[in-house]
Amino acid sequence: MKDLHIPFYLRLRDKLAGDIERSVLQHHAKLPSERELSKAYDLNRVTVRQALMQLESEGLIYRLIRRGWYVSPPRLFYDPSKNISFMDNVRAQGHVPETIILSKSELVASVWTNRTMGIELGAPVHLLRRCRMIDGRAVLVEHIHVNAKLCPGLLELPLDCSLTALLREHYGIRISRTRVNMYPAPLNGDQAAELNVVAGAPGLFLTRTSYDQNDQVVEFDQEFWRHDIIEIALEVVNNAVDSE
Amino acid sequence: MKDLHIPFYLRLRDKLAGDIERSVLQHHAKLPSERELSKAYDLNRVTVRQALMQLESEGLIYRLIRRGWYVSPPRLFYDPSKNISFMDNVRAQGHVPETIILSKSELVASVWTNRTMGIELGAPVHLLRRCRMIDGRAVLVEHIHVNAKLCPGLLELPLDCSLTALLREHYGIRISRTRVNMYPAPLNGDQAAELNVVAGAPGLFLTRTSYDQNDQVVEFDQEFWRHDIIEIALEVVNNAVDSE
DNA sequence: GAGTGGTCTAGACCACTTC
DNA sequence: AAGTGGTCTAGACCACTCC
Repeated sequence: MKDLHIPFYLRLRDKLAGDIERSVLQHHAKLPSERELSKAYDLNRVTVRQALMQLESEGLIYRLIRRGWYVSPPRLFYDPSKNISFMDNVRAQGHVPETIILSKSELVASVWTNRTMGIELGAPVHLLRRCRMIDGRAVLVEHIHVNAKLCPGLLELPLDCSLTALLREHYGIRISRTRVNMYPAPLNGDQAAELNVVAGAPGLFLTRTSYDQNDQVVEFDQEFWRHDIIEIALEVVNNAVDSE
Repeated sequence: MKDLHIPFYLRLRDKLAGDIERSVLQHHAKLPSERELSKAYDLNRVTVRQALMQLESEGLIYRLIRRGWYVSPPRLFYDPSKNISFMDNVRAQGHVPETIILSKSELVASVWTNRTMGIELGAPVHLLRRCRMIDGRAVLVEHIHVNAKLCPGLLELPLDCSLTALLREHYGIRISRTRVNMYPAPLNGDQAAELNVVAGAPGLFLTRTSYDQNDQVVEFDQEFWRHDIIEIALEVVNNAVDSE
């Protein structure tokens, strides 16, 4: 005989999820404080937090650290099989994108850089860290490594737009193919701080490895997304034989 | 002045993550019980659980409900832009796949089915629920809706392999294109039970909408994956103009 | 029956935000 | 200064697994 009791934290979750779905709570609206919910539903604060964290992991609400819990807006669609820039994609879906430069620096290729980018040990590497916003809200942090030998002085150019465009226009570099990898993973302390979420909050980790005409890695990009921001959407056209 | 104190649950996380990385703990090895960890590190059990749940969300460990915590094996690569069947993909990566039929039934198109599949209200729909395993471990549950008018009697065929192959060989239906959508989301009670995880555990929700030659929806598939099982990996080849 | 994880309570202190 | 969320303790009971 299985346990059929529904725990309190899930009942509270259902109640709040219902309020959100029925738009009793609007996008970006603030929820009552944890202590208020605790009193209103006669539950311990720990239990209330369990319900809130459940809703957070479902992408229905988000939090601003030490400020409160808020209702999430709809997700941004992202098609990894297309080469649409973040800026264009956000605009196309009716929102306002923004890019902030967090830091830019010159590195020397480490063992790790050598392995992931094939750059010889000690060769120069540009590191650019940016934060991307949608409607004024930080949604992702990216660390961009660029093979500096191919594009000296890159960091002196305006970096708040498409890097691919800069590489093409100033250095004649064309990205011939890009490898995209991603999986759900929590945001660590640094990224979390930039995104104004608590360390360990759920996220989506995405890497992008871009090769030029000579099949050399030009750029290696690590993106740390808030998990509740995007929905991956792509279309596969079938040719000839297929299975499953 | 920001808070620079590292909370106890993150310190324990780091300790255990280190043990896993250095292979002090092997794949599928069982961790000490929560109470043992609690005693060994002089922390409250709630705090120990916070550390364990953090590691779980990172995909480093997984749990068997009420049995304990175990070290996760490496992820399975999955390329949504290709049409490789689950079975073939798992085998290609050196593991043993398996498919279990959970249920099969005949439905009548609801408003929701009408909206997602374009099937007229009241028309017949096949519903197939399957569970997929890797090396004997349940990794995903899928709900497959098929337009029954296009393939009467489908459910009488052997359903533990590729559906696409069945549709092609028995009904002459060819999938011309497939729309794939996905985002991180927790596993609800039912799916969680099939996957032997706790309700609300992190997961990846993936849908697949398949169209035939006449651009009709043949199949609508909802897949609920354990989050720690897969890594999405795809390659984008650039043609002509691109940006970012 | 002993041990495990799942849930829950009733407190507490702290860093930070808001006013 | 008051209120918020972030962390933590020391218990408790339960359903379930393992033996």
